[in-house]
Amino acid sequence: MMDTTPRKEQIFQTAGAMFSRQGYHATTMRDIARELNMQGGSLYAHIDSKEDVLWEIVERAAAQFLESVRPLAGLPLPASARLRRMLAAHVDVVTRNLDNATVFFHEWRFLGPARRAHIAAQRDEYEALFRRVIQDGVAAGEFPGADARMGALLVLSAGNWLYQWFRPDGALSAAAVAAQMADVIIAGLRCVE
Amino acid sequence: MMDTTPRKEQIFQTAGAMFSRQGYHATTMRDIARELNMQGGSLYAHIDSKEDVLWEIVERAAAQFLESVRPLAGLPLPASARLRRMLAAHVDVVTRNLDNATVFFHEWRFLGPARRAHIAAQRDEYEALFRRVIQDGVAAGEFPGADARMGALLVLSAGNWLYQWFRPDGALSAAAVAAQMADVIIAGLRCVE
DNA sequence: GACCTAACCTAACAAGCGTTAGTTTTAGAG
DNA sequence: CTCTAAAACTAACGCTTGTTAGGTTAGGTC
Repeated sequence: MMDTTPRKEQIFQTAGAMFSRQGYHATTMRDIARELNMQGGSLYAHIDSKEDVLWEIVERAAAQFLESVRPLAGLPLPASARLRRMLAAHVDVVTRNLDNATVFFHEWRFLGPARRAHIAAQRDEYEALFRRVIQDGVAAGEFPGADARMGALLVLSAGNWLYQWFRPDGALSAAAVAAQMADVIIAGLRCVE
Repeated sequence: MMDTTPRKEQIFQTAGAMFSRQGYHATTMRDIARELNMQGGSLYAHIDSKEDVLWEIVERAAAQFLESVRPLAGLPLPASARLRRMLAAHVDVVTRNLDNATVFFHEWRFLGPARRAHIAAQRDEYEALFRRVIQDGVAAGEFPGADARMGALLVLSAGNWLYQWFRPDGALSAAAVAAQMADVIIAGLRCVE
């Protein structure tokens, strides 16, 4: 049973799993290598530095969030329907990439200044997508008494904290989680005054 | 201007600030010492190990959460009022101890197995407090269509993610944040079907 | 068989880690 | 001035860190 995945990808995958469980700084290059049955130094035939590995993981995760949610933000639907689909997409990205999502949320601050700034900018853009949809709902009378800033914060808090408790083998599927979350939050945005 | 705080407390305080900004593993004993104008080895006149410092910070934070919220959970009030006050207390603990709360949420997993288990148990008890109050609200007809598990998860997601974005010098006070959060979430629990 | 390339290993580097032992400094009490 | 005890310093310990240089191996191409 030969694994045909390129070695470089295997490194990213293994590093993602180990960074998520032990954290970036507590994971050694030799730890990663051992998991792949090789020597620590051999990793450097495929990658340039430890931080580059972290960057690859974090940047891919950030891109996945944006690419999944951005197309939904402008759909010709009521704000509540758009918000529901955006949250579902977010939950989907988190639950399907639990390890990398965990690294994204936990370890991005260990990137160098330039890369950290790049991620921060993407995160701000992402937040703005949610804020804008809720603002649309306020303007359209769907969420008459809601505050867009707090609404977006609430949606993203729920969506982001998810990596702390979601287990793929648990009772709730990702879709069920997303639906229940959306039910309560959207009801809240509608009914609050 | 002599600081009369015992050296041991100064160490916990400085370590809390540095652990929260750089993480536990990226912070050196010599880093902490430098901040206090001493040598790395001198710290060991006051503490026994680096992990003990982390433990002190995390355990104190956990105790603060429980001690602040537990007395409110059994108050003779409607569930929605109790939940509002519990969330306010939680937000208060986070915002008044931003550094230590950050360490609590981020770094507790680097404790040894026994201590980690102790914190996990306290966290479970804490979650149950919120779940039970919402369950009370469901039973009393206040939250007729709500799911207690998801409701508690939502409250705690909002309350816990707070440390990621709250800034004491920002536009929103802690009380205002807590009130807005409670407004939306309680409206959601009431109106969801 | 000669050649090439990618993948890997071995061995080491300079630096930094948490921690300790022994010594010196400081400050107050008798 | 002396004694004491706490607090800090110096210097090192054994180990680990990310990373590198140079040599080895395996498989495919002319």
